[in-house]
This record gives sequence, structure tokens and C-alpha cells, in this order.
Amino acid sequence: MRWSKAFIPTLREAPADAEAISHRLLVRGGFVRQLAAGSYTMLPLGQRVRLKVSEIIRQEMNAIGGQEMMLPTLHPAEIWRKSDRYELMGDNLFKLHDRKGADLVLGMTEEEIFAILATELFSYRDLPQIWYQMHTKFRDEPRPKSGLLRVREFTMKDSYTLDIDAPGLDSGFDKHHLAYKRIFERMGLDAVDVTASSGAMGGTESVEFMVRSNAGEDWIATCSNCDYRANVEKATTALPEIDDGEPEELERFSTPGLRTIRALAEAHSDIASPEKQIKTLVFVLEDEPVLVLLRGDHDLQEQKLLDAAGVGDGRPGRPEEIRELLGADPGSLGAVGVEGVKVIVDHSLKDRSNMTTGANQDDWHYKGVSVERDISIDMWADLRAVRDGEPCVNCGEPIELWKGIEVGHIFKLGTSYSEAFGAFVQDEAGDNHPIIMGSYGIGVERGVAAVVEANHDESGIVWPVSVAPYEVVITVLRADDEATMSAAMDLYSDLEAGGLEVLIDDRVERPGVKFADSELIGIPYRVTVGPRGVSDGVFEVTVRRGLGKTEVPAGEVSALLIEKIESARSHI
RNA sequence: CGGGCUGUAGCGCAGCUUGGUUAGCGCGCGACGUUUGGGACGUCGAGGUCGUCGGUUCGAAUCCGACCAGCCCGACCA
Repeated sequence: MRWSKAFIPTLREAPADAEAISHRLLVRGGFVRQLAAGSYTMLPLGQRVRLKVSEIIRQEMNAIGGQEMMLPTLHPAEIWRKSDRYELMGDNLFKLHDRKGADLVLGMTEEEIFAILATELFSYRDLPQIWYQMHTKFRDEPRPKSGLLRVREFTMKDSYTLDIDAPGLDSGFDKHHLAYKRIFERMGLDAVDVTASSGAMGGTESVEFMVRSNAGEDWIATCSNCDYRANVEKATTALPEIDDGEPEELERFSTPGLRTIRALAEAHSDIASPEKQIKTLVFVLEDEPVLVLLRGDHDLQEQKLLDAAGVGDGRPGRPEEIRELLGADPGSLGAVGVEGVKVIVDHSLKDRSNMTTGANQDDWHYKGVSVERDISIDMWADLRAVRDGEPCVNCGEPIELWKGIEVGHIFKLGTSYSEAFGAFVQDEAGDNHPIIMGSYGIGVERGVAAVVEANHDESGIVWPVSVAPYEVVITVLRADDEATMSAAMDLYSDLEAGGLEVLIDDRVERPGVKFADSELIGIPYRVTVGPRGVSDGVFEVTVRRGLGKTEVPAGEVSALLIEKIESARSHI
């Protein structure tokens, strides 16, 4: 491709509202343009990268036996009501009406439609199946942000495994796990697989693939020593045991004006240090108020609460709700003697005694609380948010918390969708079983952005060869000089004949502009062809990663680059 | 949805407090000339419903109101 004919609108300055590095570089490099919040055009360079990422995904999905399809994105709302996700997905689901007034939705993932297709499977002999598509998904994000990282319209590769039994599901899941590792590795991403919450997708088990980045929105806990790693929505740590001494009598005591853990701890340091207190939170889980109990010095991890309670939606109770429920204001709450309200308690309170907690009367607390003796507990659960540096549950070494971008997520779904849509198959004995599904997603454009987050320097993007929009750029320093241009075109022909993807910068521009642009758009290899080099018979080859330069005899350049790029391709 | 901020040329910004006639600057863009191994220089030029609607006023980019859009921080996801 001749740069002079290409649409590569590079910008010297990034738009003021672009913050994430990938956002700034993709806009400046002329890869994408924003149309509206969370809605992006892929310009020619961006589209080339996107297609390369898609192709890597496609190859790896096909390699595990995936069959590609394409499903509609416009769905009758009925289908989503049938799976109960019409309500569950809430405002994230784009909802619209057709001219007849019928309710429609734009798909945000497609478990429902694949389950409907699966009703055409009748026998265990038809299983397993791996089905996938790469298609546009719509999510009415409350807050699109960070360029391509969080948008309202994007391409997702979504695949689904269909099996007769749990071992089959495990096998399909494991295949995807490995395929995903290969996909991200080929894209040049160091993606860490972590155990995660399944959230609104439902199901039993899920693994996320996280790329370390400050632009990420998830916190991941990894052990500094062993291979323990988990999303903070799932992560646990080992806590030292606390010796509470002999259990004493439950006793109310006056605590005028003390409304916070800290204030109580300071006023009664002998009995109420934070780890000796019970923190009582009121949460409303799908309209049902519950009490959530944690150690005073611990914080709630909300997703853990939702998962433990098996609900999709929850919020902190409002002050008036809390007063009505318990008769006191936040700061004086407790679960001692509370009946008729579900009480969910964090594991860290197990076997604890001589604790302090609110008495459900303003300005009064209890001391001498033995958790199991004095509180009517409905459920024990892991509810607390882990903190950086706490001991790993496996080996005791400190864990590290870091931010990551979720580039892929795989779920063991189970049978809820097949049951909802009647996808049953018969086993050998002739008995009917709901098909067991797994669901597996990769956000294509987010993957592109993640590659940039992980591969850039001060000058711009540093694409891995596998996803680079072009593999080589020929920078012609004097495109208006006939001899120089002619030598450059000869090289261009040789490289193209060698099967490389080449961009030739034939613009009549100053050298500095061309160097800067080629670095900004991140082409892995650059050959500089100028009058000096042409007369000396030597071209300069620059490797984008590190910007190391070598002088290469003109006649050897094409062979050298073909060898380097073919080798890079075969390594992935 | 709660909190904060911003809308003036393709990009980055000034002008608004204290209303006044042709709305400015840098980059970018077009023409010509000189230049050409790291974002050149000169001359000339094109490009703006000042987010939208309404109000106040003799007069609004500027004051007031509503709305819209975008960004950032929090609760959600590939």
C-alpha cells in the first residue's frame, strides 16, 4: 500500500478527553474514530488489526473443533423473557420496538439463541458440539470509557459447548481454556487466567483472562510465590487466628455518640479494637433486606455477597429502611437477638467470642458477644475484600493486588438455558437430559486495545508482528527523487513478492514526519531508503520494538526481512 | 443513576468575569518558492450554525433558563 493513497489520519495531539494510552494512541495513529460515546469506527489500519485478531481467534476455535455460524443480533424480547434475562440484564440490554409495536432487543450475548438451535439436537450421539460466532454485541453501558476498552457496540467471539454430561462440559471448558491461552499469546498478550465470579451469566465456575494494565477495571490478586491467582470477587487470603480468651457474658453498655468502628475502638480500646468488633451492614438483595456481618476491620466485597446469596442484584440499605428494620441508625447496628431477617456472616467471625457490636439502639452497644451463641446465623460465606500483602491461602506468602483488563471470560453454564428452551437429548438408555452448556467470550476490539496497552513506548504503538496492520514500512526519505523512489519501489516489489504486508511511505514529507508517523502507527520493521543509502547501496533497517537500527546492504534487505517475519509468524 | 467537569475550525486552546460592529492563536489543510537522514521556513489562502432551543437586551460566543452531547470519579461487563 502506498501511504500517499492510504487513509491514515494521524494526529499530532490526542483529543483532550482521551485518557487511556490505547485510546490516545489508536486515535492519534489513525486506527479509530469515535462516533458517539462507546461507538467507534474502525478506520483502515484499525480494521486490519481487528481482522488479524479475529483470524487468530478463528483459527484457534476451529482447531478445537468449533463450527462458525452467524446468528441474528436483533431478537424478539420474548426470548429474553423466557430465560429471565430481560429483567436480569436491566438497562444494560438495548430494548426497542418495531413498527408493529413488538418488543425487540439487541443481543448482548447469545446463550438463548444457541440454546434454541440446540433443540435440533436429539441424541447423545449428536454431542458434543462447539458452536461459535463473531458478531456485533450491544450493551447499553452506563458509562462507556477508555476508548475501545468499554463500549456499547463491539465484536465478540462467543462460543458455546453442548454436552450430555459434566465430564463433557469439563472437557469443552478445558479446550477453551487452552485455546484462549494460545489466542492471547499469539496476540502478544500476557493474559493471566484467574478464577472469577460468574455474575449475571449464572453457572458454576468461570475463569477470566486478565491483562495487567492501569486502564483495567478489575482487581486481581496473585501470589508472589505460588501460582494462586483470582479476581478479588473470588480471592481469599489466610488470616491469623485471633485468641479471644474465655467467653464472657453478653452485656449492653452505653456508647453515647460513638457511630463508627474507629470511634468505638478509640473510646474502648480494651474491648473494641476493630478486629474485636462485628461490622453490621444492611443490604437489600432483590428487594429482601439482609444483615451482612464482617469483622470490624474488614470491607465487604459486594460480588461475593451476591454470589453467596445467589442473587443478581443488590444495594446497600437506605437509612430509613435500616431504621424501620432494626430500630436504629447505622453506627449502632447489630445482629444480636435479631429474628426474621436473614443474617449472612463472613467466615472470619467463625468461633469468635467477646466481640463488640451495636445493640440496635442508638448510643448502645453489646460486649461479650459470642458469635454463634448470641446471633442467629442463616449462612456463612466468604464476604470480605482481600487486601494487598495479606498471606496467600496456599503458601502464606504475601499476595499482590493489581489492575487488569478482562480480555476473555469462560463459563461453565449448566442447564438453565437448555431447560428454558427445551434443548434435551436422549442418552443411551433413552432418558432425556437437558444439554449442559458452556459459554466463552472474547471481546475483539477490547483485545486490540489491550495489545496497545501492553505494547507501546513514548513514540507510539509497538505491534507484535502477528497483529500489526502492516509488517514492514518503507520510509522513502526523498519521494520526489526519482532514483530514491525507484530503489524503494524495487524493494517494495521484492517484499510483496515475498508475501509480506508492506506500507511504502511515498509521501513528499520531511524525514522527521515520516519517522514519527511510522513509529506512532507501530509497524514492526522499517526500512529507511534515502538518496544517501541508494548511492551507498545500504539501507537502514529499524526494529520498532527498541528502535534498534542496522545498516544492511540493499540487496540483502528483502531476504533478511522475509526471513525475520516468516520466523515471527511461525513462532505463533 | 449519584458526584465533578467540558462543549468556540480537523486536533489543541484563548476570548466569556466587565455584552458592542470583520471571533482569535498554534498545529493541521490548499497554492507557490526555498528546503529535505528525526515533526523546516517564507508568502498567499481556504476553513467557524461559538452544542441546541428559548429568554434578557438596541445589540449575546459572552448574561439567564431548559435541553442535548462528551469526559472524569463511584455502582456494572467481552
